[in-house]
Amino acid sequence: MLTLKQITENKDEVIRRLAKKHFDGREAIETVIALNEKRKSTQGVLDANLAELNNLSKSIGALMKEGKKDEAETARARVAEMKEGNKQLETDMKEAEDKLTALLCTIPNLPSEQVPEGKHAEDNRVEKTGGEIPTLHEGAQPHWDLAKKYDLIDFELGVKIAGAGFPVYKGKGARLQRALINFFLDEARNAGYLEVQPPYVVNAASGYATGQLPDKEGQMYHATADDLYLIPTAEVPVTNIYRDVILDKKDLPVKNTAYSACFRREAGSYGKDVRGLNRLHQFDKVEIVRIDTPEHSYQSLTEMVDYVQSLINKLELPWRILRLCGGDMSFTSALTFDFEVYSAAQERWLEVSSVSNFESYQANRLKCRFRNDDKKTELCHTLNGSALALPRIVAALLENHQTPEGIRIPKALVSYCGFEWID
RNA sequence: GGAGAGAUGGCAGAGUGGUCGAUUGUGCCGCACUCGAAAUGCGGUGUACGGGUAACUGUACCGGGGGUUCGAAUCCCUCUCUCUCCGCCA
Repeated sequence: MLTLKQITENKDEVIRRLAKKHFDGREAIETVIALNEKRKSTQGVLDANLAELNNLSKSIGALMKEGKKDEAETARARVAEMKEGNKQLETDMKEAEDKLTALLCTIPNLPSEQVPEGKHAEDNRVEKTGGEIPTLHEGAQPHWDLAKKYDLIDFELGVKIAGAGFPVYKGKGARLQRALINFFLDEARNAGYLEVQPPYVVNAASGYATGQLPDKEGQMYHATADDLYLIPTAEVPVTNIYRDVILDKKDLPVKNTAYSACFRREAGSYGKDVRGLNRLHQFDKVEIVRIDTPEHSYQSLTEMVDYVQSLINKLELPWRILRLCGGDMSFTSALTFDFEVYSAAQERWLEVSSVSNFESYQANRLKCRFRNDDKKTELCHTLNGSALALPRIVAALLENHQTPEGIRIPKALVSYCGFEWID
């Protein structure tokens, strides 16, 4: 969520920038400011009362010792009277605070000034393209047909065991998955990221801290018996490592990478988007996460984008980078670059990675801070990106590298796979 | 799953109703001693919110929530978590 400092000090600018996300924040911002004033003034009165109360209580002890019973009784009566009034003040303050937090949670992050105007996905700006779109041979097939032809992925078997969206990978299909995970983790490590293995379930506190709860509760699998949530991305457990933490500036940027299975209910999805590997309930992903200083976070974002680009190049896939427009960005992001690879057989672009700077929006809920040069605590900036999500990469690999003789494995992956061809 | 113990500052660990935001040790920072270091000595060292240009200052926080009391880290209730033992088990 946005900080009160951001809102109170630059009210008009905040409203202007929210408009880029097509969010009319005028009323909400005014209400935030009013609630904050109410909270502050209430606290002022309450604190003064409590101070007097504390002093009275102390004096009662002293009076009792000196045997001044009457005076002690008078003080006692005065305290009892004040406590009644404080109850109301406390209720008022708590109410203002709760309303304030709830309201702040409904206000999206401010888009960076570098975010282009726009409402829809079509308004995203193509930043850069690379790789070559292959000309496929006669009779080239989409990945779901290739998966069947070479017996790599069994979608129906997954339906039997769990349901739609839980495919079973077999033989070279399974080995390709494992190869990609290892390849991505090794590359990340070489790029300076510390590998971590997080839990695949998180508690509610973690879900709130990274913003999945309460809004996106329906998107997560919830194990109600133990009140745990299956993670929709490793971002959740990894970022929560830094919840309620004050970091040393010299340790920034923190660079973590993690492989995890990801679980998403994807309620409401349908059509060609969910065909084959395009949208699954369970998939594998290697995530990169950074915690950084405000001064350096955009440098970090650039490095992350460059890193993801290098990965896709090594996989010899045609790609493009989109700078998301205000209307297509996520609620929490300040600036997002999407990576898409071209699926030659489906003749469409598939999103394979999303790299974002959340600035202090996520850190504010996480309470992830660092000590700045003035020894004061300051909110960190958080960033994350997929590097990469497997299913659509697998789809693109199968489709783009297919030949009449079989599917060619890109050089960088051969040693990881242990085979050069799927045939 | 059963039984018991516990949760206090970065860490360790005192504190069982007032003078406790909290003894002490350790770590860290500063200063002194030293050519430098170690050792030693002295001083400092939590977070959040409010007031103040600032120095400083008010309030809250001893796992979470509630209660008793003029007053709670301390007593009571409750929840969560951790540890030990037993059982089961990859």
